[in-house]
Amino acid sequence: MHLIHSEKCGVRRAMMLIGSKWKMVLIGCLKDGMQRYGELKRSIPDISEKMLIQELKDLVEAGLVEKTSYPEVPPRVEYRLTEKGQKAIPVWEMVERFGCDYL
Amino acid sequence: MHLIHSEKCGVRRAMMLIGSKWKMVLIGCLKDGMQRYGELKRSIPDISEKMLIQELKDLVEAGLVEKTSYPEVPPRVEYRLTEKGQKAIPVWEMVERFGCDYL
DNA sequence: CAGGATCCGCGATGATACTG
DNA sequence: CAGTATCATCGCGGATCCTG
Repeated sequence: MHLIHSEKCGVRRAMMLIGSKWKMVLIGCLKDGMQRYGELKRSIPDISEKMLIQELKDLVEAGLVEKTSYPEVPPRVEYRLTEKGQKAIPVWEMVERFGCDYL
Repeated sequence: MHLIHSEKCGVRRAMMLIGSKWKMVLIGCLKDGMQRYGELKRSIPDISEKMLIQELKDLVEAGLVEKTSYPEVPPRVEYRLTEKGQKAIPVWEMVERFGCDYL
């Protein structure tokens, strides 16, 4: 029996982390390695800058993504999955497969 | 290269189907077989009736869940995963595992 | 028992302009 | 280049009451 009703339910905790509109998309962007902010923005043309920043910040705060800023001009900021974040890649693959199968 | 920007992106289509707050929870409830409306409600004490009905309807319209009403008094309604819906079970398992790993 | 209907707040999402 | 700030919107999710 799964503890659907409790905080111990993995599904519910997971959905709080990766259930929003863009998080899985971002994880897909980062699954093969580091990406700069501008690359992410170009990869996802229909995300607003606000949401891109916000979702990245959420992922950083959740410990799934690591952000590195270089004090240069022009600025350079890199995002990459942490070890924890890489554990989400199998989820991404399953979600992707499901979405394709569904057609 | 994945087509993040297009409608062909599996992840984005998948998130439209299973990305809302309760859909994965419901798929988890139904993954082992049929459940009656009341059983679902008791399994998820903190979902409102409105959301339960609405999310079930979404899943039925998406073809992931099948609903069977028996014209009895009192009414009996059964929900079960369709073949398409069962394809979401591996997704559920990955999400569950990720949520537990994350602790 | 299994819902439908209605009203509503708030958070999620977005558009636009501006900045170090 | 990589953000911030501000303002606006939209629908998710919930509370409550009603029905076959």
